[in-house]
Amino acid sequence: MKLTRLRGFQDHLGADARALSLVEETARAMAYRHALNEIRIPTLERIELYERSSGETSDVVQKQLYRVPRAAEAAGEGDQALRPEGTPGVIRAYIDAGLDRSDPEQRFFYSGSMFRYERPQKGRLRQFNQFGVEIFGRADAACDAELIIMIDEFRRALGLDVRFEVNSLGDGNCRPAFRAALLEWGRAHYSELCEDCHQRLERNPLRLLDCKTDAELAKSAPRSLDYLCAPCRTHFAAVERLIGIAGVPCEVNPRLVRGLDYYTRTTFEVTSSAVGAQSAIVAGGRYDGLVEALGGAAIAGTGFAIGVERTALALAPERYGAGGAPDAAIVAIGAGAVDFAIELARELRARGRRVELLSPERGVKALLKRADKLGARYALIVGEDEIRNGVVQVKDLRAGVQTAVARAAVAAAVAGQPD
RNA sequence: GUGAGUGUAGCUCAGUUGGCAGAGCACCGGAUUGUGGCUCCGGUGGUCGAGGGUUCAAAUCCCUUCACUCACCCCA
Repeated sequence: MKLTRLRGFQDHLGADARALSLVEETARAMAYRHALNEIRIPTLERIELYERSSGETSDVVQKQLYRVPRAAEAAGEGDQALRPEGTPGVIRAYIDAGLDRSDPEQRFFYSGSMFRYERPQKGRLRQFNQFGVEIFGRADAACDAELIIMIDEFRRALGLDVRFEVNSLGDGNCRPAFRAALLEWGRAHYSELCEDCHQRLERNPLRLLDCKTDAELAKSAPRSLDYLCAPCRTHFAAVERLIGIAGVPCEVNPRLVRGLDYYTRTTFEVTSSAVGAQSAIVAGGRYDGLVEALGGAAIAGTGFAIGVERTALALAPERYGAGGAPDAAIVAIGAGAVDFAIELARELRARGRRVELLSPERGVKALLKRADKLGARYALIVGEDEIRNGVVQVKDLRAGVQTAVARAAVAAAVAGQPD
């Protein structure tokens, strides 16, 4: 049987791989300017970590987790799972290191693969990459605003046309009242709700708000913004004002809810119309109770994650199209030229040229054809005659002219840029 | 988990009422003894997704199954 890749897992070749790298490099540059510190954490964690953060009834825990079965003798180590998201692991590491007590204000970024067992579709994979930011010990609105401003810088750097939406879900004070009102509304309209919403009513009532089956009905549901307590209202107003000052084109969407249970106050989502139905390319928000819920001190937290593959889907191809072609391709004619050619290649590379030494087992014609295909600017041809005369035939493949160049002058002749 | 669409060469796809599996691109070689692109000529390459059925005969009709894609759900 042919060995194929697993469903929902992707190979990335050529331009596809370059697009992902461009997204990650742009995100790193963004993180650098915001003085964030990298954090690298394990891919495998205890299942309990996700049960306690995402909620045991969440889809992520109930059916999307990649559980890793252990041999019987290791059963004492507890059940483990590949991470479905980055936030719980970062918090666990933060608490593990004792930072919640010794030095609580921390600004992190991470980059890596996440795993969720879902039915794949455009923009949704079983293994995907997220670039995430998590900030601890900052409860102020300026912090929330800066995250959104950071994302705006990121998407501008990539030339992405996106939609920013924000909402506030309230905190431990006011959210229960909102949730209760939503439940009451759901029960009152039970017969009008779609089948999915009947499930949501039990499992995750906030999700009633973004029902697509009957968007009109969902509009009549209670809105979190109307239930905010005074501090939450003040906080949200400040976030709105600050991102307004920065000129981020952001809309308030009272029906914007997040998938995970732990969000409080500010939530936001950045969507692109270019990537299919799974249109959220960045999403995040505040999760003030989560550090404590995972066994740490009562420390505020806020963050977001960029979906690397989704962002790459939204990218214009000309931004990552040109793969790096070699400056020079070396054509060695005959076995006797190989020693000379390999040394020539080494020297040019030492001087910063991008050089590919072509197979000496094939003919000149085939190698020049190959050099052309690779997009090499120059072909460097060496055979018996050249070695005897101490020269290299430098052929400019774009101009079509060839000149014999003294060995010592080859690097200069191939110079795209000065040394 | 649910629904729809699509499976023919490495890629993109044709293949008529069932009648010898094709084209373009790519790859390899030649036209040109050690010179690319353009052109011309030739060549390699197929379990027609898989299994079963109907038929003298199936890529084509029927059944089953698998894979991929998109959407629901969920979400980055």
